[in-house]
Amino acid sequence: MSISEIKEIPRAYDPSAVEDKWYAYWLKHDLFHSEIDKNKKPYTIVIPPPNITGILTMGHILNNTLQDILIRTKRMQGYNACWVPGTDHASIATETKVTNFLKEQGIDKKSIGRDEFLKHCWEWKEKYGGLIIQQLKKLGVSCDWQRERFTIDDHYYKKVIETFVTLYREGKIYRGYRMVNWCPATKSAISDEEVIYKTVNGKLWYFKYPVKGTDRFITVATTRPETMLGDTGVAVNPNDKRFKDLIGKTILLPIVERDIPLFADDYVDMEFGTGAVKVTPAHDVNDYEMAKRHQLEIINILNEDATLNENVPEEFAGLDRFEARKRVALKFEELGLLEKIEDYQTSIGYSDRGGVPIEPYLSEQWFMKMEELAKPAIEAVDQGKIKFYPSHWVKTYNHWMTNISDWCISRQLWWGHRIPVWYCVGDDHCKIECKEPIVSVEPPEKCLHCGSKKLRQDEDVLDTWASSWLWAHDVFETEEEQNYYYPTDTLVTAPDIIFFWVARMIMAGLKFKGDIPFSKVYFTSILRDTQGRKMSKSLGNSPDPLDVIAQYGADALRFTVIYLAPLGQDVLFSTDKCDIGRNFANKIWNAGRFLLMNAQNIPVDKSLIDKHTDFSDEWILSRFHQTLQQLNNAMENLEINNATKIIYSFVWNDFCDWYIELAKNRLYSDADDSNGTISAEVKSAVITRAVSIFENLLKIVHPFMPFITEELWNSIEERKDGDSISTSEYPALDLSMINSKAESEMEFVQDIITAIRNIRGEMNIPPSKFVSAFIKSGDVAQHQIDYIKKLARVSEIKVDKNLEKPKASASAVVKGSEIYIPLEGLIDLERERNRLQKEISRLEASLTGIEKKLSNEKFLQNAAAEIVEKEKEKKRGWEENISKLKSILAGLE
RNA sequence: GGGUUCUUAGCUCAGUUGGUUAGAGCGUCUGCUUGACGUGCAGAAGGUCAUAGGUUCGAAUCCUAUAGAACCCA
Repeated sequence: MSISEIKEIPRAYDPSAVEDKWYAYWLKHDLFHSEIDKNKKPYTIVIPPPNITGILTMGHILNNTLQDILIRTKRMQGYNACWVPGTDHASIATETKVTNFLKEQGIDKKSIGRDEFLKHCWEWKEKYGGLIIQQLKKLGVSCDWQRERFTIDDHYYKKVIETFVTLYREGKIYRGYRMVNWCPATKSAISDEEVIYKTVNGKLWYFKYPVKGTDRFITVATTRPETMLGDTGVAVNPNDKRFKDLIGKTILLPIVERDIPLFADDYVDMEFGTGAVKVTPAHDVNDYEMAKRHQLEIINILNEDATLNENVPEEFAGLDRFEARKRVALKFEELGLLEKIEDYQTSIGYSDRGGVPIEPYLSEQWFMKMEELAKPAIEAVDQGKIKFYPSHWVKTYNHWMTNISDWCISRQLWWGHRIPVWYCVGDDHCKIECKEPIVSVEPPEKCLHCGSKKLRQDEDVLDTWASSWLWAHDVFETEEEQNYYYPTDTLVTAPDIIFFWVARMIMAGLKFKGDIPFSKVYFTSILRDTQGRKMSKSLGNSPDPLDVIAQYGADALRFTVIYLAPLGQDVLFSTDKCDIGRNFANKIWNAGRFLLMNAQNIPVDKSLIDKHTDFSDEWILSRFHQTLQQLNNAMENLEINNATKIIYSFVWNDFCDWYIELAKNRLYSDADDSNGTISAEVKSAVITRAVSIFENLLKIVHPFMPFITEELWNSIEERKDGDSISTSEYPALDLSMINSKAESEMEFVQDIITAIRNIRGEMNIPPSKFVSAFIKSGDVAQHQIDYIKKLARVSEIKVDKNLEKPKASASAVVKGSEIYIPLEGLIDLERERNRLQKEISRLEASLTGIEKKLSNEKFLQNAAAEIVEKEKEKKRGWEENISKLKSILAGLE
């Protein structure tokens, strides 16, 4: 489309007409695909793989917009930019979804068996697993879609299995019978990190246990009455005088009628409850430790789903834990052994995914030793090889890493990476060694010891994070690719997975690749609603990003979210705030519209780009390169929120408010020389320059708002098929363009215009009415005068060093120059007096402060010379302005 | 209980190593069919920077305490 063909450009930008068109174009031309290119430096980002069960949330919008801004900027700056997208299989979440989905159809997971169940999982994945990826595309992200990965793709699956085998052989993975966090909802163990603690209002029950051989009772307090069915002891503190004589006696456990010992252990807190603690070794970590110290019996009373098992009296067997709780308490009451019930606030661990209280549960699980892996990972961050943004996360990271405990990596689920371990279930010739697990990447044919072919593979799968911790390197499938793209550059992720994922990826990268996985980690803000509540599915307080995109456009949403999200601060978001981005897009659109409309009549001629310039041209170029400098710094330091403000201010306040307005003077000028050619050439030069600066402006905006900038970039010049702003060259910083002379000249003009506008506003002079102005100054150039006339709506300006103040005029003082606006018949003298007096008072207040400072000996002694000089300079300026304003005020009539 | 962070205009937030006459956007008020834009233009009002101490010639900025809010860990 060439410029001359454009007839009508809509007054308002309509993103819906633009966005899908360009996304399809980008994909068609493979603009985001990266291949190894040894001549280019790679810049690599791996996406935090969204969960296949998920849908796009506002959190994803923030996170992926940030990544897109980084990758698009680097791509334009000539790097080989590679952003690897993908999804994660989400063991627990997916298995729960599919299980429930089958249940609705009356199909029981267990009855159809593992293989059949997995078929359903894959079906489900094919159907819904790509949803979030499709939604992400609406946002305009420039991922390399040919590299899309999934955590249980064949290649990736194999890598996870190999890693398990390697670590097992190194002795870093072991099997153990331990107390783990058990999630009764998913019937699986979970890791410590997947337990979230909530403070709840509960009760404290006081139960009386009879002491055998006496008529005494010992009272224990508990928040979980049902666990008493598994009690195998009662403990007191050895120093507790109240119970000294009871230590060593036997207790008859009520209901169960089991004999259990009363013993002493330092662990018991004398202050808590009654000072006597019931001990349930199978269902409490501390009790388990005590049981080991005192050789207590360990009785598991729970099934996998947290119903009571056959180890409890018949009347309780099969009951749900909460039902059992009520019945046990009731029974104690009936037996007259319930002393009292108190309200009690307690902290309860919930399963992050299952959403139900977890149970400490003894079971056989696989664990990974973490201490040795953690050491180099701590160092890497400590030595600054990996930088966190904001940096304060380092402390949290260090705290967790230095107190790291072994990682429970097995899950009692089917969907995921099945643990590559086989057990010989052989026959009669089995030897003792046959009990050893066979750990192997490929399924073994037979038992190495007895030769039996009866092998059973471990039923469990690995924790999903035990696969995604390899993400930063194993998304690259060949050695060559890993060498080129790894380490990646910046990881953008939410702080709540700092342990789950970030820390573990650092450990994995150092362990398996011998190098850090990324050099920078950007922790995103938390999105909240306007009431400050975290956006969540359950609260229903999160807008659907696709609705927002439909309403405002992806560009507007992207810009708004980043504009609102300073590094390290939470974001209070509501849909209507997208006005910010929409208005900004519209502003850019209209700037383009202005240029294009003019370009229909005035030819753009690149040979004129540096002809017929004045200070306003030098000024805007100076401002552009200053902006670019600030922007580059901000991006380097990942101050991306700050970057939006830098861009916004240049586009709106410099380019639109001033540069375009000034350009109109020359574009609309009908001043002509004798044959008309120079005037036409000046106009051509002005439009050419404006378009060229606008093109650079579009380029720096592009990473933030890819669609509108692509649309306009294609409108301002004819492009070839396959061309795109997204692969165009980023503007290069040229510090020689920063021009302080042009800037101060511009500032003077801006100040005069603002001063006159201020007078007009205060005196209620409508824009339709032109005024004249007198400037008491030695030298103001004619083209400056022309600009002032146009922008302040002044018909005539007289400049004279020895100007007499005209009667009945309003005044201002700008950088030592007095300005008079004669307002015969229009001026309200009272109002003008107030206006001047107010300005004088304001300046005098400032002056008093600075005089005090400058008369302070200690200030003069201690402050840096340049600071003192600056203060003196300020004082001189203010004094001059005050005296001029005072004399104007005195002569006002 | 331990840790991290925050508290600046009516609202949401900037404010780099202490040197400010404390800024922006939204909102408010006034005026405007100014040949790109009312999703706009011009102008204005609005803050003793949570509180109390301290360090310093000088504190929104550094230190301590208090109050409130959020998050993480146990």
